Amino acid sequence: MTVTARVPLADLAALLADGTRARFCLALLDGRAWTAGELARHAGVAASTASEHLSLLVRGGILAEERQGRHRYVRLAGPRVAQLIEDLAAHADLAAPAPPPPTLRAASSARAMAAARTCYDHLAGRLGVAVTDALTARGLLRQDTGFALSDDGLAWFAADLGVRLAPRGRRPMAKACLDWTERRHHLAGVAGAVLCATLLERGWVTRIGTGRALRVTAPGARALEDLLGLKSVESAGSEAAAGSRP
Amino acid sequence: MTVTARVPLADLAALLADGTRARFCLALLDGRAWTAGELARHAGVAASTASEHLSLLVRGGILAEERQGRHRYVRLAGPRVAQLIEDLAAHADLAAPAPPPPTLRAASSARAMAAARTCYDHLAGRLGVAVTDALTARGLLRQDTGFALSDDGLAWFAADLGVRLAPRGRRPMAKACLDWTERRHHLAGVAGAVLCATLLERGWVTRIGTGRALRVTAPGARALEDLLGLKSVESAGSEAAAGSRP
DNA sequence: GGGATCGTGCGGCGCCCGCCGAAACGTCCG
DNA sequence: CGGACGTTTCGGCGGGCGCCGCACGATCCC
Repeated sequence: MTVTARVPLADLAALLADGTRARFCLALLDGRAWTAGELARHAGVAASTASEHLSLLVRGGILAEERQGRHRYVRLAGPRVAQLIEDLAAHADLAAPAPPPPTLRAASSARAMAAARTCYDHLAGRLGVAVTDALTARGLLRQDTGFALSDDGLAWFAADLGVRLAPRGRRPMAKACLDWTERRHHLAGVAGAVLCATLLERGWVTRIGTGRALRVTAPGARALEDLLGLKSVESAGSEAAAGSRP
Repeated sequence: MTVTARVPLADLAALLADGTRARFCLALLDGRAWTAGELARHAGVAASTASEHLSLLVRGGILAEERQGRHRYVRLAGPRVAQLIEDLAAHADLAAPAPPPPTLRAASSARAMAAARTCYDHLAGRLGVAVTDALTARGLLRQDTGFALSDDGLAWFAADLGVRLAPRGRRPMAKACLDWTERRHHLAGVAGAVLCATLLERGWVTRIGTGRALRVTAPGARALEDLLGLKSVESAGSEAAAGSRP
């Protein structure tokens, strides 16, 4: 006997403690839905293996699934789990510094990711940190006593950017997210998501290939300079490879 | 072959994916240092087993150790890992609602914990949330656009509470921490730690037995009403059992 | 010095779980 | 309708790892 009562924390951690499942979650941090087969190939395991892993992750509340015909699409269950996995991954990467990129394609892709990428549903990389710094320097975002938009910040979203910033459920309006390439905070939360979505909608940034990496367009560079005084937002160029999506 | 390259995220999660190690970490969330033997008894495993687990956790950067004579004291490595484990535990407990307390002692201890406790180094439970709400209601803490102290809040710490609130390394001044009994946010970060330490120093709250549970003293209740307008801060009474520390 | 107490290294046992292949089911499309 | 494709279920295999007991070293206290 002695069934050693379950520990919820351990059960949750066990879901992420397998290399294959962890790879799935990291891939899904791009915020989009992948099919079971894509994830299987991405992680290098048989389809049957991937299927079992996905069932576990869905059952554990980490992933949400959506079936369409013969496809099974999965995505992260929500911003909360995305944040949790980001935090965990950031902490893990601090302890174990990233190994040198094995291939040239990977190195080029890594450069593009470091320049600008999405982090679930907001901006990250040098671009994400630069935008966050600019907001802070202009008094729109307060970082010295915590992490929150100022009244000027609210006004900036409404007037300058021209978008409504409405509360969405229990999700905080602004939240600090640790950037694992810059090792600094960038803007997450509702404001971060709205900002990222707006830039994508207006064509100010576009996705490179099918991955998480982003490129700032020429109109985007002008807009960012007008709105935030951001100079020389380096465009990652079109050199970068597509990304890890098969 | 096919060593399936290591995934740092999975390695980190694996450390927490064992019931015994998870129990260790949860116990250490009281912010203090435990000896190896205490933890072994607490988790119900042999001393040799505990010793191996502790070595893994220290090696993985989760715990810090300090040897004193024949004792090996361990504590959480810092506020960052404490926050990480709190987040993880909160998310896990949301999915798996807590089972009914098995014994009367446990039930009474749970009541005391729900009323007021420490969460690593800051206040939690109904008391922690009430203090956070009071700060917010008085315009000292801004929660609508993120989570940060206002200028009035800074002044309140200095003038009303009478403590210096100096930046400490990279740790944020204020941070939201999800309270797992109230399912609301309470104040963490440097401000939360300073506030909790101050209340303990002045005898406004005291620890119940050797556990995490806190009790508001009579002078403490008066002070909290004066400083924050907090009325009827229920004292958990002295009925509560000591806690889980052996 | 001697007897408790605390922590650690080593075998050895047993179980859990991640992996695959094969077969079956459902869907899509020609 | 039939073949191609994506996914799921089921055995079965193998390795990893969490557990203990025991022996040993270190420390404290009488």
